[in-house]
Amino acid sequence: MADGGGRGTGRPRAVTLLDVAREAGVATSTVSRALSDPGRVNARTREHVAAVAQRMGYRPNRLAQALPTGRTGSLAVLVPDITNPHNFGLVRGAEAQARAAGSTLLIADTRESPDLETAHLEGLGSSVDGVVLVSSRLADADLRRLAERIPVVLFNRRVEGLSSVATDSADGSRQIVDHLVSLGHRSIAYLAGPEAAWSDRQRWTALSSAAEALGASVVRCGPFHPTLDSGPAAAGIGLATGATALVAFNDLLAIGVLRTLEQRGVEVPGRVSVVGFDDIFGSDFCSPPLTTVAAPVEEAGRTLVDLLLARREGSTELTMPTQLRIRASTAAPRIG
Amino acid sequence: MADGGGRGTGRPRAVTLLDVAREAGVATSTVSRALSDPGRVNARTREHVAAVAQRMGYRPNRLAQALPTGRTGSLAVLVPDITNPHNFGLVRGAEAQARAAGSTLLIADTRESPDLETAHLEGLGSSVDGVVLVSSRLADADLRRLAERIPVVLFNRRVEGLSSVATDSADGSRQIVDHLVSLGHRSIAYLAGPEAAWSDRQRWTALSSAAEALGASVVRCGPFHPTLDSGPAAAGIGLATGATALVAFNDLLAIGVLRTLEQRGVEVPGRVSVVGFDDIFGSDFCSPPLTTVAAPVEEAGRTLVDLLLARREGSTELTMPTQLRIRASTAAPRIG
DNA sequence: CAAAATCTGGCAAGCGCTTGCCATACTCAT
DNA sequence: ATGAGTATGGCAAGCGCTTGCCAGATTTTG
Repeated sequence: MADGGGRGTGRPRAVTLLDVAREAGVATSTVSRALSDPGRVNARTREHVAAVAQRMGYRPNRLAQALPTGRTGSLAVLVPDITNPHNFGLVRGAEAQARAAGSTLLIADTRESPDLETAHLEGLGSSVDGVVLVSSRLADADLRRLAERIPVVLFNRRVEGLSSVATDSADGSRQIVDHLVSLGHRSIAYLAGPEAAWSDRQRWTALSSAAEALGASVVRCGPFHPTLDSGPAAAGIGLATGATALVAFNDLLAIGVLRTLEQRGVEVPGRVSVVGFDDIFGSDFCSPPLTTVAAPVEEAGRTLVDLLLARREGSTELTMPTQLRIRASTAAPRIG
Repeated sequence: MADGGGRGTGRPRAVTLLDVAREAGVATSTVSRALSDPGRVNARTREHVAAVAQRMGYRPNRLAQALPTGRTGSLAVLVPDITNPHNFGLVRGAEAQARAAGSTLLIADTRESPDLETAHLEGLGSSVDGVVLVSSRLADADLRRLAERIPVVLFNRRVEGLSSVATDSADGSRQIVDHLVSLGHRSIAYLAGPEAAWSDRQRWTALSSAAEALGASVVRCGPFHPTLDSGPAAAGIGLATGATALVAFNDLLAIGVLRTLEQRGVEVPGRVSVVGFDDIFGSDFCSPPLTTVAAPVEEAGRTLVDLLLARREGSTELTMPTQLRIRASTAAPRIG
């Protein structure tokens, strides 16, 4: 009926504002206003237009809407690894907050690749109102330049002049070292993550200074790709250092190490203790359950979106507290 | 320099095609062609334009580009639960294929809510070239209507007339029952997932007919929300049936059950065997490792995108084979 | 060498929607 | 009754880009 005389095949042309306007006997501007600026139009007209639009199945073209206004109503979050459960809470929090603000949240996976990150940014750049970059692998300068074109907030990354929220992994590192040293460990190995990861540097720096302060030693191994698959390599190298405790860049790596150790019959925490970062899905039910540093990521997600939407001048740097969750993968080192 | 005389504050106006055209001394159409239809323009002109565009930092506005062409260069995948590791492989596969085809993949989380699913679809509808719906919770009619507006493919859902790929969970169910019965189990409890889930019905139906064929009984418990948190409830009810084997709707639920059982001191697989579906991250390192049904989800992801991009007439229904991964959570039932 | 074919670049009409501005038509005070 | 003020609808100019069509220039062909 109101189907526009389609050629029979293919998708029928969508109902446009103009179609509705004609059908309702008013100008497109009136339809536009009736639908989005109620006060601007007479109640009777508005209802009539609404009814016609409804009947015809009109749905605004978001693209066309965004073009003149510059507002797209969607935000994007770029995560380096969508298979890393660490990002779950963050995405959930961000999603909730975005929805509360009437925006949709888009997620894209950059696979730890700066190029892919750039590509995604290029693709999304003009079609979102802002981006949250999780552990961005881009250079500071690139990020600053990006921020000139589009609102950006960073998670677990700090760049002068840009808003960001980061988990206090320095404090987390300190807690790890405290815990380990109080158990009697003196020799720790850090299984490093990607060099491009800001949080890797944070963790390593904090770890070594905390260790130094307490008279323990920590050596750095790696870098390793922070996934389960790097377990064997990381476990091997970590063990070879003779350390009694292994601190992995993140839980994915830690769990990979745990599994390797189990396969090789190396007792955890008997022979060696293992610690991770992130407290991801699985870290509480792997065997043994993993001691790890937790952070309120869901809250971080919400905060990130708030920051993005706030659009106030200047930048804000927030820090989320971390907390060591002590589980069965750490214990006193075997004497001697 | 070429910064457009910004008012000093706020984001500088983006460089447009017109800016480049003026600077290069040609018409916008020429710039447009130089950048996207090389053959259509003289080599010298093209290079000049490209250089100017490059120098001015021109980047096409994807929105404006999409408006006249109708092609946005992005695809979306809607997953019911982004925290379910099951979706990882799928997303990865889809992402790879999309990228290969020059599109970006957007991901959105519908949180098992049909309303949220609709909302996302509404928001995305006009700004993507197609959507893959994972385990859609929408009614058949809604899906058909949606498919009239925009290309849609379904994963683990079948709707007459729409393209879809589904894992062969019927066969998976059969494999489970075979395995369980051959171990000696005669009484099985199925811990059901969401009623709106097509795959729940598939699994349940196949499970009960396979059981019947082999002279075993299977009772249905639930439905349960398919997450770790439903573990206690599902474990309690499942156990109460007196069954010697629990088959959960998915691994998330199964792992939740496993953990509850462990806490309550119920031996697995001694007292009761547990089986899941999906073979998610964690199912191989929980304790005990979970027997579960695996499927080539990454391939499914790729296939889904292919289907979406193919845009051929008619619909295609594909089925992915499943395979039971037998691990330590299943064993012969304790005799009598 | 003229006619036909091919190149190249520009013009301008949109894509679907928003919004500043204007013109009526009312509604009230005065 | 009159002028000011307000409510309501329409006009039209874009937003930034693509593309069909046209025309002048250049090359090819018989």
